[in-house]
Amino acid sequence: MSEPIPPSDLFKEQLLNSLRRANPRISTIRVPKHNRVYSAGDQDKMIYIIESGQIKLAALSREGRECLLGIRIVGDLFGESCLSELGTRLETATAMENSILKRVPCETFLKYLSSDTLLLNGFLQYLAERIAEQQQVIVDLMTINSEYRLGKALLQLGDKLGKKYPSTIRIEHRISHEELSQIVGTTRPRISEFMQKFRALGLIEMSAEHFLIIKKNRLADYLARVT
Amino acid sequence: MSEPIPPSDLFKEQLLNSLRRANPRISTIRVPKHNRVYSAGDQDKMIYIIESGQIKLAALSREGRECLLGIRIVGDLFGESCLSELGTRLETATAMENSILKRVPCETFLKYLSSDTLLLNGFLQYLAERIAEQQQVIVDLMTINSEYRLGKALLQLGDKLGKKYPSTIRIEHRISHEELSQIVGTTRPRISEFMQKFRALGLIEMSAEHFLIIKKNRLADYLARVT
DNA sequence: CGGTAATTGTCTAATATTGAACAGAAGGCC
DNA sequence: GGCCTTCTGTTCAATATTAGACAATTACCG
Repeated sequence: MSEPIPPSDLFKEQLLNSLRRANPRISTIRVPKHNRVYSAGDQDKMIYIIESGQIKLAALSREGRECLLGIRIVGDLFGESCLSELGTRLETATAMENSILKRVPCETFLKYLSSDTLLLNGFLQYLAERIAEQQQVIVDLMTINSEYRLGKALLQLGDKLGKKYPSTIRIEHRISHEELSQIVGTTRPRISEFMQKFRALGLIEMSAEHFLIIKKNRLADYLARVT
Repeated sequence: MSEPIPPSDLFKEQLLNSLRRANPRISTIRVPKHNRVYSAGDQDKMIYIIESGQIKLAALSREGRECLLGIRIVGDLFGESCLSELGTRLETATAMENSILKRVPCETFLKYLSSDTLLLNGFLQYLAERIAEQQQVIVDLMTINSEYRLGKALLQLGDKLGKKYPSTIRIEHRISHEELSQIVGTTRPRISEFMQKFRALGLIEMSAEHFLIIKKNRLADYLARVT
């Protein structure tokens, strides 16, 4: 059912190498936890690559409701929206941890790409994967209920952020119900209830430090069973 | 509020020219109305450019519910998902009218791109716009109600498919409530009700031939007023 | 350490939404 | 013209969801 999108890990390595090699004076910036890299509405024609840390991308709706659009981790790239003519950021990028980023002007980035076919192909693949990913999110929002979406979101978060053990995944990072509600697209109280339920069913656990432990297979099985 | 994504019209022209010039033997296919170009699950590593006609892209959810992801018209490109490693189509492409398409193998397309910087930049812009567009759809699905989404969808459909008159847009193409429900992500009866309401408020009209006439400004104003 | 802020677990009533049904209207086809 | 199919308008009860509220708990900061 839910097709895992293969990560373009190769591209990430290539890109980081290429940046280091090609131009040692590319600027590196440090963004402390909870600080913003850019905000919706900013004029910012930069592309960012994560050296360390985690960045969350979120958009605000008209009524001020926040939507979490994605999380980027080491090796990931973000800010690619500046490739479009629209010079304005549509989303806000916030550091979830102290992060170190490479920052490349869009123009420069384009030069790299046209000078290196391998890099170019990797980047195109990266964009195509983003599109496929978003497409799946749209289908999910249109067709499945919040409980299922929450389950799926937990599995994906685990994949992205978690430490993998044989049959469990441990996310060593506290994720509030509020944040989950912004990922899933529902209200906080509902997330509380669902999480409660998942815990009762033995699909997830909370560690002593309040880290989330996901029982991968059991949760996946549960999701396959429910409508 | 709702930011119109600027179309990369330049790129479309460039692309068509480039294809004609570079390789006159690129295959051209005809797809009759209601026929499919490809289906979800297909192995199809082609990129398509529309010479004439209209193509709708739709995905099926697990329970078989259909979601309309987008409509492509003359000059548009689709099938770019084959750039990702995943060789499988996630969506189905269906001709809404008799259509004529250029079909380029993904590999060949990549060669064009690396040989022509202008084309490359245009294509990257095109992808970035797709991502921004989808991002906006996600935000809308997460935060606003179906009535508003319907209104917005009508305005966008008008922009994409309609004939523009000073204060109205006329879509010379019959769009069923069923299709609208698959765009908006709700049920058919609700679309009926909302359309009824919009008509009563003088925001839209139906022509004698059952074509949709959108009173652009009034509809936009209405949307700006409601929550 | 103490106090403030953030987080969670719970409840509620009000609303939005679904899914299924059915009759009438219109369209397309032979 | 007549039949069959698709589309529309309209119900309705069942369900899902929201938007508050509140207390209890836990983090965080100085």
